[in-house]
Amino acid sequence: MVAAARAPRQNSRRAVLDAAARLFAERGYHGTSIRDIAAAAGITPAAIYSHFASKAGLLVAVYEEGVGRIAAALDAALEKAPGPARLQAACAAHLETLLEGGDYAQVVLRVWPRDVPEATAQLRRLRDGYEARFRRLVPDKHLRLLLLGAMNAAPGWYRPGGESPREIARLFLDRVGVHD
Amino acid sequence: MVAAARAPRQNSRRAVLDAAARLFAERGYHGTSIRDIAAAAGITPAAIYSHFASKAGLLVAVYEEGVGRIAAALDAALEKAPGPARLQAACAAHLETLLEGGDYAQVVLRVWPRDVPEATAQLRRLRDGYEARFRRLVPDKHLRLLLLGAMNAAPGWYRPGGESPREIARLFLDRVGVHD
Amino acid sequence: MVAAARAPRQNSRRAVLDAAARLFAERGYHGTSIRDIAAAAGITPAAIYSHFASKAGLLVAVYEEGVGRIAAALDAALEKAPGPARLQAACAAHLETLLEGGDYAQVVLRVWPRDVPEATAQLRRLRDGYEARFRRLVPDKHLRLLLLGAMNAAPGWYRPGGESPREIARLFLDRVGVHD
Amino acid sequence: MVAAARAPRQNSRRAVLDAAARLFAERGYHGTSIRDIAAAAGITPAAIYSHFASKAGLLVAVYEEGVGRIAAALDAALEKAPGPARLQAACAAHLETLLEGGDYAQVVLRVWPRDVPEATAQLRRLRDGYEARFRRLVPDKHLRLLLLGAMNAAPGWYRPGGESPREIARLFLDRVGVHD
DNA sequence: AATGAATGAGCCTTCATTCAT
DNA sequence: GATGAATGAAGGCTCATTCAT
Repeated sequence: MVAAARAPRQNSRRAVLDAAARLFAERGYHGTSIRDIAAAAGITPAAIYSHFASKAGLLVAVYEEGVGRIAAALDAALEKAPGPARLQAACAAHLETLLEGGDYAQVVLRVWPRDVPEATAQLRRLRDGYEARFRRLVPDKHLRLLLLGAMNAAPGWYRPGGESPREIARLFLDRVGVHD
Repeated sequence: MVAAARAPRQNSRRAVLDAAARLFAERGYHGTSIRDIAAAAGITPAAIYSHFASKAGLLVAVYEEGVGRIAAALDAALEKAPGPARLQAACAAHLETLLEGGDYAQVVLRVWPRDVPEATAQLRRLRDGYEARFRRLVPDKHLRLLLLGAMNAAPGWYRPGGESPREIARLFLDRVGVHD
Repeated sequence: MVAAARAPRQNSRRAVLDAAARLFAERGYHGTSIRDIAAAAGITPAAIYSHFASKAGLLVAVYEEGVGRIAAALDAALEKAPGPARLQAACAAHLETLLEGGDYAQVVLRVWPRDVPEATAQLRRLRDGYEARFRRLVPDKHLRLLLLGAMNAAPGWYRPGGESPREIARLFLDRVGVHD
Repeated sequence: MVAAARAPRQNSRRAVLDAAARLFAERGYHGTSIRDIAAAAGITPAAIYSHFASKAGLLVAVYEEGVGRIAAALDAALEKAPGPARLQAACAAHLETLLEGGDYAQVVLRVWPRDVPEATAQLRRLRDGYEARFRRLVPDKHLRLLLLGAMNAAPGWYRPGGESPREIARLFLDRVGVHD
């Protein structure tokens, strides 16, 4: 019962993933080294390769989870909100995930598929998957591009303490003529 | 008049700037090496340092020119357009510069100030300079963020042959209740 | 009779040896990794260490079997061939083993003892063991070096479909004045 | 006249080449690291890449010089020796280059083209070039293979102090019925 | 203004091997 | 016997930058 000696050597895959998500979000893909990630996860650089085939593969895994989280937040929001408030709920959920939902989601925005040639195709597919959800929600192409573009730029100017993600969603939708 | 003979390789500074703009726009700052730029400009890596103090300094120079071009396009457009069509003209000019105006402008969008810590302050100042113009043009903060965010995301989905930059501007403004 | 059910993956030691022999023959010792061998044998890298103490130890085992096979082929040939045809039979057997006898024999030629410092002594001893047989067969030192050197270089130029190993042996011996 | 301060930083390309030849001959290609070569040449690993594009490219350069030296020795010998003694002179020259002529020649024998997949074609072409000389000298294919195979195996058993290369050549040729 | 060579730090990745389970 | 995860060392190579010429 006392043991546990050698520390929680367990689930270091999760530790790696978390560290990678945080650092990729903070410094970008090329600004983050495998050594950085290993140090942040408390393991050896070589150990990362027990879990992921390459740095690009690690990015794909982070991306997958990021897209999954955004999609899940969106789905959960839509389930709760009835007809007319749907868009409002969706945008609020999207912005909340982006701005407060942690590193995974931000990596999806910060790292462009074309930044990592050897993974471009996979990353693009993952991104498309989450944009497809919005396509069903906002069939008007240019309204959709307007909203998505503006929301995805938010991490660039958002400051905690000002308007909340939910308020920003409302303010944006207000400008495009959608009121609650 | 006799001279000029040996095609004096003049203005290699310009060649470096152009090459850097193109590559930074294509592959990002960290995805582009000094060697890449030198090769594209037809000179030696070391020669770049005759013109620029560092890679970050080279980026700042590209940024400066990029911001300058966007601002010039904007100013030219505003000069021609009278009162009510002002915003329309400004957005069209902005999108035209971004989507068809070449690499310098795109670098300003693709490379984030925080990507290059040692130049963050300067890059931020340059960006702000061009955003300030918009601030005067669109005093409503969230309308401005909506438009700027959406326009700056356009290089990600724009395909030549579809709607022209000018049309996109009109479609966007239409959605936010500004009609010609 | 009921047992044996799950295709017991028996003799994975043999699978490892075979894989190692094939890969060492193909790519050399340093060109082959423990991972390569494990993958080719259908087991885990770690499992190799259940059977062999180290990569060098595995090489020694392959070498042992390689030398054993060459020696066995030689002995069998000598047993059948009476006096004057002895040398002919021996060289034919040697070349047959080298060129068609599989990977084990080729490893003995391809991997030099000095390639693997920590096993040099053992490998040298094993090689000497099979060269000693030839020493008794061809007491003339330089004739022996001539024949052995030439035969052992054969894998470098031999192409199946041309002269057979047996014919090559005859052609070589013909050149040194030994005729049937 | 006193200066020279920072040491002979000159012709470090030659130093790299010499170091590589020595180490490749001693330990083989895969047994030698770029760091080893750099240390032996008295420079930084990175500096090697000012002169050679890759480790394989460095090997090709060594090979080229090795083949060149063997060929030169052969040509020089043939020029001096009249008709009947031609073969004798050629073999003596070949063995002298191999056994005493230094590292470059030995690399050609020690490192097999197929050891380095990314350079196999080039290495093969270089080898062929020097074997072609012998083909003209000894048109009988199997006699040629006998002699070349035996001579090229000599570095494996040669010990300075015993028979000289020239004597070995005579002893070999004696066995194949060529006497002076 | 430009060069070729060099540097030192750092890159991603693979190596043979170990060990608790 | 076998595994998955981990290690520490080492692998080849690229980086931005400097400097004598």
